[in-house]
Amino acid sequence: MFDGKFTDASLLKKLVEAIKDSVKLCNFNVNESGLNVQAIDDSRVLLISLLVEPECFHEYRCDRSIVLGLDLESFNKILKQGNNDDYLTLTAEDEPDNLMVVFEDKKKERISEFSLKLMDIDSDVLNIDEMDHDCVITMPSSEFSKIVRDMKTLSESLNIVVTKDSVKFNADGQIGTGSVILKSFTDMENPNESIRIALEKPVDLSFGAKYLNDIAKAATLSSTVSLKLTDKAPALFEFKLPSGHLRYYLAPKFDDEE
Amino acid sequence: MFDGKFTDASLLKKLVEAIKDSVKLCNFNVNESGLNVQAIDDSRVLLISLLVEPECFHEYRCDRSIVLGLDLESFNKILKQGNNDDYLTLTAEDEPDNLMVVFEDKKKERISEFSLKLMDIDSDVLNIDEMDHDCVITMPSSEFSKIVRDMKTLSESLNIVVTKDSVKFNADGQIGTGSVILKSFTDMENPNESIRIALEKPVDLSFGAKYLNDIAKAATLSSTVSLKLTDKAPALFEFKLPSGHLRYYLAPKFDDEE
DNA sequence: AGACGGTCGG
DNA sequence: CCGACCGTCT
Repeated sequence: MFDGKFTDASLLKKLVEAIKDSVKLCNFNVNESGLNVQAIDDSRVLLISLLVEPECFHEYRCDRSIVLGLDLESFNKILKQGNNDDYLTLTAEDEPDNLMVVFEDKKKERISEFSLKLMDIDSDVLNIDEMDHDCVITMPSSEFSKIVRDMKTLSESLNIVVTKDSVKFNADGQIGTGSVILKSFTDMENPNESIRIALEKPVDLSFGAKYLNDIAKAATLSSTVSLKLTDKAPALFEFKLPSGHLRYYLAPKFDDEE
Repeated sequence: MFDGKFTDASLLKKLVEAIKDSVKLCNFNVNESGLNVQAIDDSRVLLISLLVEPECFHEYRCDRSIVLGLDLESFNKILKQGNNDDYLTLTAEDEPDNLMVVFEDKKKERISEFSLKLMDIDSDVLNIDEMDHDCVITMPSSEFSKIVRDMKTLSESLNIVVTKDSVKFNADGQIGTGSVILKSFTDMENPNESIRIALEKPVDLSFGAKYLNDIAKAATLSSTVSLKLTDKAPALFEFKLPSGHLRYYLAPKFDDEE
């Protein structure tokens, strides 16, 4: 039996909002280490790895591992019905047919209760190797989001070039070209506004703007995002949760498809 | 060679935002007297005349007259990428293929650089006669904007009747009729809130609400707008810039099409 | 149903 | 000046 209660619904609402455009169906795995999702986006390019540790919950209980096969669009319909600051409780039996979703207003004047039918979903078993990266950039997620959104209007492909003290985003399209250079800097007053670059080796990689755009939808989950880049290897875009993370893995484009 | 730098990007952002819905393609002419645009809207009804004098720029240099043929939608995509308070620099060669657009954050930690392809655009050579008007109304542009926006929901045509000490906006449509009367008055504390009427001769004119709506998009550029009206002649709607102006000329509807 | 633009609030 | 929310359009 699984029973998890969030102090407020906003975290889960944002999580599902962030990934529902990439993945229609996926398994939420709950066990003693928390809520875990491993999924590949519908175009089989973007890999999503979510971990919501028990500390994110106000109360968390999960005796044994349970798989919740969810249609995220349906799940989102239900989640949208709760207010951000409602209590949110998820419950499922050991062999569940349904996921129970309960919102409670903090004044306790309203209780909304839903039962969502679960599905059997083939789960790709994903092995994600932890690896070292040539460089790690940490920047405000809102800034990442704006760059991706803006540059997407110029080109389908976004090139990222990192040097010791700067990261440059380039787009080259029909109507013209554009680049944004961010210099590494530390904002003492608002540390989350800082641009941090930890570089082992300079990188020059290009990514599909569509996928970066899907990734940028997670920007509301954390004030910063880390871009972990390695030459000729999938990049990792990481949003830290209060306890846990939402990670996206995206392979760069090769030279001949840029 | 043309090189113009704005202390902040907001002026040009607002200008292009204001006219892009009326004109898709137009020539920006730069020369020693500033940036000049003469254009007719795509439905060939509304005439737009923009003058941004060198004083609007922080730095301005233009040796000889250069024509920049712009797709305003593309230009706007680029301008949207800069923040309002960024420095904005425009640069072009003497026989330019591209317009360079550079935004710099005032903290200098971010530089965004764009190259926009230019186009050859047939320019209507427009001769606009300076003329006297039967009356000149000056009013807050936000108030003008609200009246136009609201009245457009009632009718496709907006009638303006000016007397010595009042201006009346009338709409007559399917669901009913409406009118807004503004009395001439002077607000000592906030002069821009005043309604001023300088009247040679009373006027009673009607205009297409659609075009007034396009004109009203310029309201963000200036806290006041002047309506210069003459019987049976094109009206002039003028927004003053820090140094220069954005003017719209619009012919009134004739009696039989009101 | 999703995306874009505009408006309102912090 | 920036971000979030609501409404409209595709």
